[in-house]
Amino acid sequence: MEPRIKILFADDEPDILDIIGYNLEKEGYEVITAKDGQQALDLSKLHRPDLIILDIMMPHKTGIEVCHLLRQLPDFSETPIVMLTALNDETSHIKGLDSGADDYISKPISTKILMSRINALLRRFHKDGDAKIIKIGDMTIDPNRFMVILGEQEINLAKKEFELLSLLASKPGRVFLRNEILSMVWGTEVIVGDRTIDVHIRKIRQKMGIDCIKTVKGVGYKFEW
Amino acid sequence: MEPRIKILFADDEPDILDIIGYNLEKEGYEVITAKDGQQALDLSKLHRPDLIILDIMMPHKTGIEVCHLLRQLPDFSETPIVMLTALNDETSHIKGLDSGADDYISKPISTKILMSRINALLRRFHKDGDAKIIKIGDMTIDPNRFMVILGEQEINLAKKEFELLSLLASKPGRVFLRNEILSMVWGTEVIVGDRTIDVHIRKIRQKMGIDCIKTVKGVGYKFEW
DNA sequence: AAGGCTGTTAACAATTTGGTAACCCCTTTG
DNA sequence: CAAAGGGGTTACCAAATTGTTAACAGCCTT
Repeated sequence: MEPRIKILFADDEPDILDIIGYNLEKEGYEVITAKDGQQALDLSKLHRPDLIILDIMMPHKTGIEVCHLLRQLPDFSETPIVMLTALNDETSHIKGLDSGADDYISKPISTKILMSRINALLRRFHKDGDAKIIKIGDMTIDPNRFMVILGEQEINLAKKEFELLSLLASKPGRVFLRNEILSMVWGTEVIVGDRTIDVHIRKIRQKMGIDCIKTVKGVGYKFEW
Repeated sequence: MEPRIKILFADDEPDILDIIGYNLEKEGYEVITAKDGQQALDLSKLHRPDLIILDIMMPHKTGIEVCHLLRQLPDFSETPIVMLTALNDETSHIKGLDSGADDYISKPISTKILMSRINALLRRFHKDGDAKIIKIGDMTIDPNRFMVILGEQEINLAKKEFELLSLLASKPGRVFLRNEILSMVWGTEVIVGDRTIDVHIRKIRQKMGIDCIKTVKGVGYKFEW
């Protein structure tokens, strides 16, 4: 469908980093972890996450400092930033808000609730409208309805098939390397076998009836109407 | 010019009352403040606000009590009520704390987020005028009378079922992710189990008799006539 | 107090999906 | 022509998801 949402999570306590990181990944996010403020800053610039979660108390640079610095960069002026802090620290609450954070969450917090708030925040920032509909010839790919329409006919694709087709059709004519496809549809740390992509391509071709996906041998696949 | 939307905001901490009150007014709402539960109750009856925000911990009457009492009055059976809870308040996150509130929001929270959630809630309840009646085929959903009519037949849906169906039918064909459904129908702070949505969907399907709710596996549900 | 609703959860059944292995086919190379 | 490199196909199985039912706790009404 779309590249997965990246979240940078910074905390100096390894246990928390692990637990929350694990849960974020389980939610389907791509997680980048940082163990101090400086690293959070560097990795943010490198990876351009869609959401940044900063513990306030961190060595080298506090979450507040990082937040300030990030907000000065054009690339991060719109990125939602969440500050984590210890219970009832009123002063840091105020400071956290002044630093340009978008939400403020007190530790400890149940992972369920944390996930729920992160999901809500991303939903609000990310897709405040409808996703983009792709139209090529008499084919329509509508992510909002999760449907592919060919002429009069509605085609029912499974999730992975839909994501794969959406990716290819997002840039018709462009060849996607097998590696690119893997990282875009399956994610970077998921490992699947050689034939997996082929099988999904086959299923799409079969359901579509038309051969709109061309194989570029030794390279990858491309969508072509 | 139409009458401004009235919001009653009750909290026993004067600072918070000031800050949030100021921000609500800046958003264009007419704000009525109350500094304890009893006052919240009295002023609600007097001013008939379109939205009520109650802190849970308040002298004289807690937010929960006020909420209960309000819900028993016909005038307030449909008024959206938001409960403010402190994160370290054990009871607030315990399931079954169903006081009839429409959303729960944890303090501390950035004013930005709070405003956004309040706007969303008001949008959802359409309290700026009559709620719109949804008509699809020979089905009619009337939020004003809280009724669903199928042909000649009136169908009695429970509150959650009604809200869920209304949400899905508000954009026929569009897929709602499970997360979206949760935050729109249950609110972002309330945590319910995995199967809860399914069970409600099942009940709706059962009562409707027709299969107008389609499952999109791994994604969510959509209404389709 | 009894009986009805409602909203949730738990437990288990049913279904769909994604992934892999195995095998087939074609093309290119030596 | 045989071998090697890529892909295409298919059947099969395990994991992920959803459907269904029953049981429960609160509330409300009788």
